[in-house]
Amino acid sequence: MNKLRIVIIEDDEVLRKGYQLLLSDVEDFSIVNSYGSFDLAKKQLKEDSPQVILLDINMPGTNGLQAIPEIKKILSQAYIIILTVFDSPENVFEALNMGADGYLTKDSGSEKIIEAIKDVCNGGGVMSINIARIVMHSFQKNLDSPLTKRETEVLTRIASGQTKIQIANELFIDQNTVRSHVKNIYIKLDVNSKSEAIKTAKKNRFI
Amino acid sequence: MNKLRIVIIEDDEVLRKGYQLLLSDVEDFSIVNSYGSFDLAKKQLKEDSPQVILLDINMPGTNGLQAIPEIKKILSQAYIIILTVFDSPENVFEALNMGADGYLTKDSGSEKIIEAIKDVCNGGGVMSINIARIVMHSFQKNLDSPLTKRETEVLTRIASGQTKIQIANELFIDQNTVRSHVKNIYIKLDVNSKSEAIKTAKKNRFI
DNA sequence: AAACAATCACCCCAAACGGGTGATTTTTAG
DNA sequence: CTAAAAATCACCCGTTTGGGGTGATTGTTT
Repeated sequence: MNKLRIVIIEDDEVLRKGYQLLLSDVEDFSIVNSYGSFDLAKKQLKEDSPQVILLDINMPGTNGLQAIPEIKKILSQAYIIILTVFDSPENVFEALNMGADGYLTKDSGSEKIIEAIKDVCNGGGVMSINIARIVMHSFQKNLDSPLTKRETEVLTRIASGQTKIQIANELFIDQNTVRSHVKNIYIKLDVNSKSEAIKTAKKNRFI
Repeated sequence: MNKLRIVIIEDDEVLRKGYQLLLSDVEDFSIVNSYGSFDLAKKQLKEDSPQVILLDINMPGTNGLQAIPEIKKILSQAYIIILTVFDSPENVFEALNMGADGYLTKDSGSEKIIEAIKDVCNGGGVMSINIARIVMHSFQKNLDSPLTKRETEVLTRIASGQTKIQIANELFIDQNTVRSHVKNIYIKLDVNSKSEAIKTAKKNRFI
């Protein structure tokens, strides 16, 4: 069986060499190349034809997040695992949106990284425990929302683009009732339009 | 140091006893009780005062997802880990929305479960590898959207509740231009209203 | 050269929105 | 049990927005 072709893109030389050393010791892994930036890697990637790319975010030139779509263009089949110190929700979501297949923070142990590479090739998603926490928290609604159950229901539907009439029909209530709810929502959130209400509610995770 | 108080709610007796046996062998764990359904557990939970609850979804009476908010009401500090065979995105997201702190599938190994319980008490989020995959895929946009970059930008803003005028102002373009984009979006998605466009685009992950 | 993307213009009318004011019934909580 | 909160419905008003139609211009990409 062929070895798994891996490329590392990481600007810190110590870390880069470290990962390289770590991963070359693994039976089925073959580190075909490693680069200090995406811009350096760019022209060689096709030739390297890796199945897995370990990608840092903070790098000179094109950063890791911007690099994801470019990599996908060159190697549509390759799995991309972000390996970074940044664990802000914005970075995580942008990386996932861009099409990253995994997101590890650099405090992940050696075995975790090796395991992650294997998992990702088996169609798994991979994330460190602290990333999982961020993602999960992003789903959890604020428990002390000022909105009632019904108001939340209504606002959720407004946020999904439904008109008051559609909402009224689907909830089997009168349009006027929906209006009442909306007016109360506006008062509670201290806003006076749909978009403000949605913005405020999303920011505070009321919906 | 006190042992970690754990309660198991799982209707399959074999599994329930199995988990109980497995976890009682762990040094710092104390299985204070186990129940075959949430309805049975309900009145005793306060007394049990567990720090962690392992919760099945498919159970007679109140199911695990419905049980989450009720548990939170009784024991606001307890960590809830879903332990189930169901790995459909709907179940996962609903569980996380309800406030579950972890989501494991039943094929998780013993050590994974033990590790998860410890992690969750340290403020971590916990999910099995296949659950992580589901969550990550749910963030990844469809790469072959029929919408152009600008159209996607516009539709995203519409989905967030902005009016065409607001969008025009924020993108420094004319209202008519926004209208043109919207019209093209409707044609491409074969719809003729905001809500349909949002629904279709979200379903296909164009936005 | 042709197709596509992004930009802007002007027509029309129906639909939806938001503010105000007030009332009834059911549910929840003290 | 009683008061507060939630959910329900009604009718007033004018303004804004939405969506259909048609067409044009300027780049960009292929």
